[in-house]
Amino acid sequence: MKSVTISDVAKYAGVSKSTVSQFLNKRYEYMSEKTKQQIESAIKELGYSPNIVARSLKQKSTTTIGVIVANILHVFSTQVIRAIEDYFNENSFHVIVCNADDNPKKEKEYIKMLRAKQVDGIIVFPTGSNVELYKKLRKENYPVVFMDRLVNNVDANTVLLDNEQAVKLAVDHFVEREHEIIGMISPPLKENITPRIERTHAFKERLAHHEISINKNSIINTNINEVQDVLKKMFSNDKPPTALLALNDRVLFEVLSYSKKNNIKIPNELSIIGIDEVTFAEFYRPALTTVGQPAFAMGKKAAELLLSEIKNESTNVEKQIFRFEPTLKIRESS
Amino acid sequence: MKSVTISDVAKYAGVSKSTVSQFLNKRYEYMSEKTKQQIESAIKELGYSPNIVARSLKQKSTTTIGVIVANILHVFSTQVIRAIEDYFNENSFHVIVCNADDNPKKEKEYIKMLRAKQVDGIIVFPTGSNVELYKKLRKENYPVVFMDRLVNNVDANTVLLDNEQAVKLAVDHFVEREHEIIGMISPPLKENITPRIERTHAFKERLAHHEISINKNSIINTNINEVQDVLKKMFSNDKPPTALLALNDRVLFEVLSYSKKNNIKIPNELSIIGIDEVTFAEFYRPALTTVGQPAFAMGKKAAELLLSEIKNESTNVEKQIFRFEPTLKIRESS
DNA sequence: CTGAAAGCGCTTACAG
DNA sequence: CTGAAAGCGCTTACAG
Repeated sequence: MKSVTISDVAKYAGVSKSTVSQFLNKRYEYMSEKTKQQIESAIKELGYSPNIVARSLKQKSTTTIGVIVANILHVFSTQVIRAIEDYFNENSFHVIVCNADDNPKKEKEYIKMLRAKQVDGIIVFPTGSNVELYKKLRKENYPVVFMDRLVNNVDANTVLLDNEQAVKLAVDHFVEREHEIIGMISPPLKENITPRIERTHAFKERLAHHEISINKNSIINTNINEVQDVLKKMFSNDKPPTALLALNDRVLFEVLSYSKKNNIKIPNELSIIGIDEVTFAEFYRPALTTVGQPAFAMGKKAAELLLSEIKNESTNVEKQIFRFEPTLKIRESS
Repeated sequence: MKSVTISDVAKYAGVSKSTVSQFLNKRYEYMSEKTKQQIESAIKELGYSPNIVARSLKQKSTTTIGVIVANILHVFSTQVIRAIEDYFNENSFHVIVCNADDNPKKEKEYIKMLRAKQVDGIIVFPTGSNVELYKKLRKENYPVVFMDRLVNNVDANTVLLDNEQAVKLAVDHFVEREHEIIGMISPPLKENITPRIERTHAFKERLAHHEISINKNSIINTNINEVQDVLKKMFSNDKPPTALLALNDRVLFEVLSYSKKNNIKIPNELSIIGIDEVTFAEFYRPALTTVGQPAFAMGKKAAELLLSEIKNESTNVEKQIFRFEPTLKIRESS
């Protein structure tokens, strides 16, 4: 299957390649109506469609961007990607999606390959371990927007949740309901992932603010697959928490599993709030109180920032951190 | 920021572009050790990395594929994409993700643009309304794999669920539990989407097989946002169903919502099975009986098929339909 | 109003 | 063992 090129069209229409190219790029100013017609019908006859790779080579723009998430299976990432794809589709860009699995080596590989493919910019949930690479990109003025996670000393636009506020909303709500022992479960901190760090920190601070003593056995950072064991220990203690904050949806799943298995009554025996909205919050029994992130708005913002960097509208604008406000949805579990 | 090209490397290393290119493509056969060293260090010194767009233009391969789903927000699609991305990443391809929203116009636009970008192949959840376009692609021997949905008269590899079996599993289970009025809720059939059609058809057939009379008020194909109303009507009837099959996860959500709002006891008053595994099945109260699709295996299969078409290993192999087996996970809701 | 020519950054067949 | 040249399919500055 030989594909038809601009030369074929030119020959068929009896004009030069230049003129066809002018036509394709809608530069009709000096084009006679007749030429226009000829080219138009030649294109139709031959079923021609331009080779964008060739155009990209010349124009140094591929109208393609890359998005590197930790894992597309996380609902938050999926929503962010959807918002990004919508925005870029409206602007005639395509998006390449990559899963880095919080693996710095994989992330580095993806960034390199995306650049080699001359992608116009990248939105990344950074692992945080490739600081030198990020710095290099920024020094070259390559469009990069960080999502969900901060990277110190790298001057790039970053979109994330107001994590402190998210925790405040949850804790204050628990306090209002007169809980006195409030626990928290989070994935490990060691991987240096912003939301976990900021939320854990904010949690402790907020308890202090309310002058609630911190029960060491009730503030946990651990691997997802150990959450069940940790909960078991927690609830065999003297003073188990009466309220529990799940720092993200994955943790919430574990808490709900545990509660079900052990027949813990929610909210009578244990109040629960989860950060991250989940699909089943409304119709879970009981309906779940959550702190939701505006995932679509965040994705859209990241897309806008990236496109404006790509269009060079913001070369000298200082890079910023954009914090989005969470919302507490009070339902039945708290 | 001027980027460094193969010419720069050649000059720096004191050799020709050809030789550098040989080096890049690891054709070392006739290369002196010295030349190799020189090029290697030149590349390192200059921080060179090849422009893949230029390579693609020459080689007629972009090592990029496109995946067009209905909506990345559907869990099944996300899982399929993840499997595809994993497989292609191992083979050094990237994947562009597009949401067609079951909109044939959007789908057509995406297919055209992906081809214009010289993507090596496409995996698509077809809307079914662009038959002529699909045919054209196939006639040009362009690599295309269909996912989840059949398109008549288009000779392409297709990966989907054994929908008949999925329904059989559910209905037989209901019958075993001695249900006599069994209902089913599905999204509309008008859009010609394979799973809905096959499942609805299989449902009726399976009831007939068990000599269970078909209660017209209990077999529903309707828009998602009308499911609540339909259920209300259904349960205000003389003989409401005692068992309900939700044809996909979206419908299941509505059924669970309705049950919760109306305090319907599951499974005592109503048994429920949903097709599609859902994240919360295990720890819902009651845990949900589901018929799961092997989404990752299906995604992987589609990826394998596409890559083999791309590599031209299967030019003359007849295109096939690959059916995957669902699994019934009996939990508490049925 | 339109065309010839150069160039984007690679690869490859061929010559030596 | 290595290089000069042509070519992939476009765009664009310039000439006429």
